[in-house]
Amino acid sequence: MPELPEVETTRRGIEPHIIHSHVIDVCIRQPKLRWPITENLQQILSGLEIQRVDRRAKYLLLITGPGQLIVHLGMSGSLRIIQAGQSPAKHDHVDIGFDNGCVLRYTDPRRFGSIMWNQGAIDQHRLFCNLGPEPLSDEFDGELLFQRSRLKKQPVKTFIMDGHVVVGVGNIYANEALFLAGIDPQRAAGRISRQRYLLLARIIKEVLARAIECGGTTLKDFVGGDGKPGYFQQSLQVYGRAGKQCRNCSAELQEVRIGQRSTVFCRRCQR
DNA sequence: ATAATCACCTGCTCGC
DNA sequence: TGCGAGCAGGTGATTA
Repeated sequence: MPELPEVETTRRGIEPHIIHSHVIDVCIRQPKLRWPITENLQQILSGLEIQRVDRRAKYLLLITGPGQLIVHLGMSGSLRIIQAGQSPAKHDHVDIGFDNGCVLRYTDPRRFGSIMWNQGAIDQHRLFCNLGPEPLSDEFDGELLFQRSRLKKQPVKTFIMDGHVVVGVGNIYANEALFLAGIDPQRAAGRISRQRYLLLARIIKEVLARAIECGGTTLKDFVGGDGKPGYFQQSLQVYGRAGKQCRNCSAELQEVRIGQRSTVFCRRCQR
């Protein structure tokens, strides 16, 4: 469910409800996520004020004085604000209660997500210290893609989805950006010109920014932290459209697997 | 170092 | 209607 736009939508949805609130309760019904949740999370969080909610890559960061709660939604996770007292459903694994009556509820059927506590600077964390730049920041541009791709033989799609190069480009938006840039996703990353990478970087920024404006892409039953659905789905050009007509040239869209991930593209428009 | 594959888990869709 | 196979938004760990 969550790619970067969905995570950012979630961040914007939950922050207003919990900012400057204090944690009064933590309820862990299922600690077995991708990594086991710290068992003493209750003791750690109790009484702490949420100063703000940040995002780095697809991680949400609940910032407190002593440290941050790092939340990743994996493939199927979501965070919702509910009112205290609502009974939990099957995959509602964690509740964090606040002194204003709000409860932050973590739901994740597949449990690929994670909830971790970190003290100190976030960029020292082992999962964060080698991450590439944010795609919407000035640090990320076509020149970076061009430089970092030299000599690389891996498909360009794999390359732009590598979080060590740039974060936040997941399967949906990698497919979409490569279509819009007219680049064959199977092409070796090191054999693409600077000119084309400049275009690709601009398009990645544009696609992600537009998807965020739309509140993300509604897939399955994704809803943001405030319960509103995302409307980017209707803008998708290739993702989920294998076998259908290219919106640009009417050719039949092809599907291949790249790095175990479904890849849809137009043979005529993407070279 | 780089690149490809595996692993984690549940739910849903598809073909027979 | 039932059942196994395959696939799904991510990404760290493991294997060549």
